[in-house]
Amino acid sequence: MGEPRDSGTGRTGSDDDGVAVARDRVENTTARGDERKALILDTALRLFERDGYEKTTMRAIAKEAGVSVGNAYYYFASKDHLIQAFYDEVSDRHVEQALAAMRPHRGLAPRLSADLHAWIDVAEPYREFAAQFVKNAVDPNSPLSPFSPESKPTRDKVIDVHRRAVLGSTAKIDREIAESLPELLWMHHMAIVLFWVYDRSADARRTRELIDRTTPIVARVIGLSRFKMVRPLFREGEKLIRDFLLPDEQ
Amino acid sequence: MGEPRDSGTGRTGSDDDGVAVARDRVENTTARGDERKALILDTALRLFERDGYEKTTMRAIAKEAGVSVGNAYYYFASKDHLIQAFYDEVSDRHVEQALAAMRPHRGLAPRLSADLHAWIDVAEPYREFAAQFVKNAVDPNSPLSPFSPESKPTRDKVIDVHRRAVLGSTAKIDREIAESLPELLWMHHMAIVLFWVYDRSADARRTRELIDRTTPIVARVIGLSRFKMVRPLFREGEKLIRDFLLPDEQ
DNA sequence: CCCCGAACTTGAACGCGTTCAAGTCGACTG
DNA sequence: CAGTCGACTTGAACGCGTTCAAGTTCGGGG
Repeated sequence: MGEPRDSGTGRTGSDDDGVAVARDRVENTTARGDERKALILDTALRLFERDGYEKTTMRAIAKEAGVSVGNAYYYFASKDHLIQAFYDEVSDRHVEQALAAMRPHRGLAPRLSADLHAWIDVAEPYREFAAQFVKNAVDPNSPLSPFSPESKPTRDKVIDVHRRAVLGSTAKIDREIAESLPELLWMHHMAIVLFWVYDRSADARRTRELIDRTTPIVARVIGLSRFKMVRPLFREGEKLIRDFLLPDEQ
Repeated sequence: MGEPRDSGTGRTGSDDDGVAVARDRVENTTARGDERKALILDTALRLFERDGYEKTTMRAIAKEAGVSVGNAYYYFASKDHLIQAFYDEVSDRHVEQALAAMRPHRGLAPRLSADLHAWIDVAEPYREFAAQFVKNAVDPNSPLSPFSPESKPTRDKVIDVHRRAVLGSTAKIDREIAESLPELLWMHHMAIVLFWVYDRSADARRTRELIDRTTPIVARVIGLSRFKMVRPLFREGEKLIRDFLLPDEQ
């Protein structure tokens, strides 16, 4: 998963135009380097939160962190890569909080609801600048897209939470759809995130409402899969998802 | 909601129905001005097609068109606005071609299929740089988003084509969902466009396959709406859409 | 014929993300 | 201790999107 992209010599030979770029700049680190990197990231997130993404310049981040611009670029390949780091952090916190929030519930809808509300809880302080993340999310040329190989580790962690939401519930899931269901739920999750980014209401009230109203529907649709009448429809949908959305899982 | 962002001078006596659009820079135009604007846009699209969006600089566009950089900005408020102009043009051609392509068919699925294939036909030459459009499409802060008020006229034209796809078919549509169906189909359309942007296959073969396989499913789901068993589900979904996706339609 | 003002045109300058040649530093080697 | 090596650090410079003060052009009113 991790690209070494390591070279015994220095980093001079940069004419290999990298499509597959490592997430961050450095692989080799020292204790001091880790500190520095964390310092820059923390400073960046703080400024993003305060001033928004666009208005926060790399020069401002560097200055505030007490380092040079070039130094920030030593640790993060680009300004966008700071977003990736943000996404990683939010995802980790989401995993933890979602698992805790789901625990008391057994029904599928409440568990999904708790799962998604946990995301909002964690990400809400950064809503405004999360728009930038979504923008990247959708650019197929960016290695920062959540669909990209580079994002797979983090994405898989989140999908796994959705898997646990299903497995821990009392819902009887049709075997055929069970396997790709977590990925489907991740799509639902992404749709919610998209709505949330547009949401202007205080405390993301409308997004929370949307979660409360879509999760029962999702649960009910999943439940429907057991009925004969709609079986062919689900089978076709299932195949479609497998063919088009998950083409690389071998 | 409404930003003035106006150049301030008088405007041509156009019948305004209330939507103050600042899509492009100029309102007052002369014949020569229109020519110039078209020249710049054509040059830009040509270079975008040849070199891609990012690699085409405003300086290059200006130079190639034989104008100054500042002049390009007199006609287009930003580089992104050139994309908006592109979207308008593609949409117009899509409307025309889609209506012609649907005409021979009566079934809902074939009509939808023809409708969407027409989009691909028209947009295919620009697939690579269309990624940029999608990127904007998803940024809520940009007036270029297809969800934005500024894009409404163009969006409505496309939605109307989807409406005709339904009305011209033999399908019996449940009354309750009939009204917001065109908007829903537009969402489906946008999803297809998203896939298309990621599609690396020659001639967008996989996207066309996706269209061929999703349109029957869509048609079938719509047909299901008449069955009692799933009525409450549809009713709930319908309300959801009305509350969350179309909040401004009074 | 001159003049006014609105439409148009210009290119230098600004701010920003990003790059890179030229360092500094500290641990380890001989 | 001098020397070496690689991790780290720097800030000037580059290219790009964008702005703007200062023009130029041109139709029409006096």
